[in-house]
Amino acid sequence: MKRNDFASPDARVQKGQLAKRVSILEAAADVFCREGFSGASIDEIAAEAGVSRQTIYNHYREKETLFMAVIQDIMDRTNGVLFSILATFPETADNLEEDLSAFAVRLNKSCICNQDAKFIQKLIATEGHRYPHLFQFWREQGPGKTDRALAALFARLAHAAPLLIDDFDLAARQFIALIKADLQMGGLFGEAPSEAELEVSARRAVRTFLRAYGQPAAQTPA
Amino acid sequence: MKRNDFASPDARVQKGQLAKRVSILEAAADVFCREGFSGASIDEIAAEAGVSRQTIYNHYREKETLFMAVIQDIMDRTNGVLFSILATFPETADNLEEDLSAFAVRLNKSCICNQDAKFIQKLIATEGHRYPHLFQFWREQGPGKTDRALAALFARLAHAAPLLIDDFDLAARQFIALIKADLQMGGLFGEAPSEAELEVSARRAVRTFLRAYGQPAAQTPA
DNA sequence: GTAAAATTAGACACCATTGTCTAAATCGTC
DNA sequence: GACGATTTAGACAATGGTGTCTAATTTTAC
Repeated sequence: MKRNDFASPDARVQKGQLAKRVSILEAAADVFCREGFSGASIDEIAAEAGVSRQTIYNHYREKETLFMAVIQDIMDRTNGVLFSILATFPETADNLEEDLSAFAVRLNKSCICNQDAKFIQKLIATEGHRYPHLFQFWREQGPGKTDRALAALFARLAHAAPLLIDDFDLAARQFIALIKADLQMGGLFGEAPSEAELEVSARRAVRTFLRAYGQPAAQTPA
Repeated sequence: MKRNDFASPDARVQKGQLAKRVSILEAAADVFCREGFSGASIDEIAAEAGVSRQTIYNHYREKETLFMAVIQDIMDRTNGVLFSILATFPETADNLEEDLSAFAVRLNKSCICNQDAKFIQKLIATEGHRYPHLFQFWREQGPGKTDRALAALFARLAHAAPLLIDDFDLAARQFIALIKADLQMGGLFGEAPSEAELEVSARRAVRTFLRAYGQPAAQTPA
């Protein structure tokens, strides 16, 4: 007889069971990321998770189900981080260059350096065509929302700061593009930029951004 | 047989044997790109190339050899195209905005829309860690050279045009980042932008770029 | 402590793939 | 048309992966 008929994954349900789920998800993320979907083997994941193969099949019916769960899990996490960072966008105009740079560093850390974010990017490139709805969802909930949120933030900032922005959405996209300019390539090769490089890169991007969108009076001298 | 009666771009290259090599390379590129290295099967490639499996093993000893040949082939092609486009960078200051936009469109067409370029990007993300030397080579000969060449071109342009650029390398990287700002995301999802979208996107990028780096006298009014 | 639930190792059938081999068919060139 | 080189289809062994099953063992709840 099952004692916990309505046992749900949260609450105080078996800690061991949940721990295994997490362990499997982590290992699976690693292996899928390293080997791709077809290259990854369940045995490898099981070994890396310190779990028997059968346990994986017990929790996730088949390889594809596990894959989906991994994606979903990572998407949730990265989107959460992303929005917590968006909340730190500067609101005032004093120290604008400084504040924007610091914001850019935070954003880059969670988009370029973050392992999860890289994983999603990679997966979209490799398996996106196989699960279009899943990645469409990510696109809308992740970058799509980020862009819109950032545009709104720039719009509000433009009231407090000497900014001349005619198209806030465009400005948001260009801001993101600029702060990634130096890091994109290294990121492809798995290189992790140092804190100092992140700072310099962000500072340069923000300076250019402000030169383009700042009112003459507020422009940084070359 | 059916596919390559006289279809090869080169005149008398129809030697049959060479035609098969080309046909195999093309099909292999397709399948590798679609399925990844481990997901691609030789049978599938053979079928798509209109060739027997044994022929592939005759020409390329094994799967990995074929893979390397495909990469090498595509790298050569894309780098060739890239540098032919760099040669069309504007040299004069009249119609600067116009000329730079047209240049940006060309660059985007060969970097974002081009199938080969997307393939390389994808392969670096998925198999880069397995063949580091191969992709290091591409990085140096491709984007590395492009960035340097573009920096030099901006330096020369700055003599003829009212541009205030203190760091040409940085300006080059930011130029590239800006012109990709609108297309990057769609490119990840395999969407092909229309000619009009390419134009608009390039124009906006160049306008921002010139606002940041153009001398006040030459700035485009907002 | 006990009983139910979860986990484990291992064997297993099944299937896809790689790479080899062979004998027949085809092609290129004279 | 003939001859050597190339290509072809198909069989083939070897390998490795998926997903199932079972029986034993461990964990967890009470």
